Amino acid sequence: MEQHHHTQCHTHDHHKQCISLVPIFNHLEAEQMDEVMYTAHSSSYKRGEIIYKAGEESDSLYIVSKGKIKIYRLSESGKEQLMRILNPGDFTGELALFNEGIHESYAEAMADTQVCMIKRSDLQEFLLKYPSISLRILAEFSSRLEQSEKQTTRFATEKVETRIALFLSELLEEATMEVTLPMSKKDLASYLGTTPETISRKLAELEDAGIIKQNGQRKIKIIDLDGLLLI
Amino acid sequence: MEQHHHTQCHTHDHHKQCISLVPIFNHLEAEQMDEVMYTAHSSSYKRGEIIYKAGEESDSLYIVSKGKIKIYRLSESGKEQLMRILNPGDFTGELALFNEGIHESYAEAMADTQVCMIKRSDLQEFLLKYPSISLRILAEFSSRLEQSEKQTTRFATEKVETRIALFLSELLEEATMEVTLPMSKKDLASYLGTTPETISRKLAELEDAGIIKQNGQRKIKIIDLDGLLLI
DNA sequence: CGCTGTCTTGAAGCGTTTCAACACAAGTGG
DNA sequence: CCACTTGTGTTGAAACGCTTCAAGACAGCG
Repeated sequence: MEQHHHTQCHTHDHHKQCISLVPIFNHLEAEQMDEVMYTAHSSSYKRGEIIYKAGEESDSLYIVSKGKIKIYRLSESGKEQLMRILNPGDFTGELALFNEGIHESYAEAMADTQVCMIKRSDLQEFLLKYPSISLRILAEFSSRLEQSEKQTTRFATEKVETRIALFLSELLEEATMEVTLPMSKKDLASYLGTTPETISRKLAELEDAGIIKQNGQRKIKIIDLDGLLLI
Repeated sequence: MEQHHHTQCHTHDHHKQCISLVPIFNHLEAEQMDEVMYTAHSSSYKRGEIIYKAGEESDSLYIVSKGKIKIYRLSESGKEQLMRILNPGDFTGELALFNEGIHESYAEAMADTQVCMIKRSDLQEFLLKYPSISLRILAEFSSRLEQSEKQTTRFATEKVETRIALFLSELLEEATMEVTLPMSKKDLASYLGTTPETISRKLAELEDAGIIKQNGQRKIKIIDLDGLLLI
């Protein structure tokens, strides 16, 4: 693994961009946003760098302002599962902030990435001072929880083929009837709780059945949406 | 399915008990708790009654003051999965309150049950008035989310035998080295994303291997904890 | 007590993983 | 820019784990 050579920077232009980007802050008055902005720090990570690891002490909320971050977990038996991918405007580190203070997952930069960080104590202060922030975070948590429980139920009750079909249908661009995979098929396998081989095979089967058409490695044309959803 | 014959009641003794029971309110000053209490309503459900269904409009937070409630989901393909069981002091209905307002899960009374309900609009008011309540709910959401993501990862990466072993070890009473199952084996199967047959077989295997000993239908003595965790 | 639902056990079948070998793409350094 | 290296994607064959169906034992409730 690479070493942490991420740069700290304090140009407030970055922070401002960052804070005004996230739904949890962008409803605040300009001067309140400035206040938040001044307490934030920002740092950069290169592709492959680890931002935090499971077991580490957590002390900040991370807001992505540029790049991509993948969040994954290791199960009790050591297998890796991809949980989600963060794009600019998304945030992470929340879980540990309101609980034990220990990260349960890993965060790794998938490309050169810039984040702004807000310290736990600063955040708590803002939450009490501007209760509307809490409501936003509650909304975010609530939809994440809904998403996570839905995913749990899918793993518990659906076979791989169905999980793939549902995944594709949720990413479908209705205009073009195309899906652009947001990750490699290897990562997709990890996300869907299966193996790259199975992903490969199931997509080939769907193609043989005339339901989809694969173009290149990350483009999939949906030919028969109804057929896809019947699986 | 049985009909809704649950009784509404307005004796404030119930509410008080109820409100002071939940971690999200019990840190408030006595008079603030009274305030919450007066806005709460309470109602009762008989064993088997449905409290809410997926797809229904949500308008309240439900706090269990007596009895047991099971929360389950139906997957896209119609299979049922048990998500969790609520005991006195637990609450539900939250998800829909901060989001779409539509329930994604089913809530059913497992025994004669009493809940108090706080209306969405009243709750929002309290959250803005007493920001510390938000912090409690954030902590609760945060640990639920952690729990749910851990569960997702287990389903994605562990085999049934391991999921059972982990489940048992988390319920273990260290004093007696015993586990009392909080539900029927049928429900356990649904919770762990498998079938009653498999649960039955795996427990029998563990018993044959001298790792556990089953006493009656819901008591399991752990004989070799290390062996259990090695699975 | 009898009925209903839960639990157990066996045998067959299916879906997915695993291992191995190869094709292909991307990234690196000469 | 090409050759090299590394990682990702594909395909086949065998093995494994779990589900399904069926039938019988058992427990709990009215």
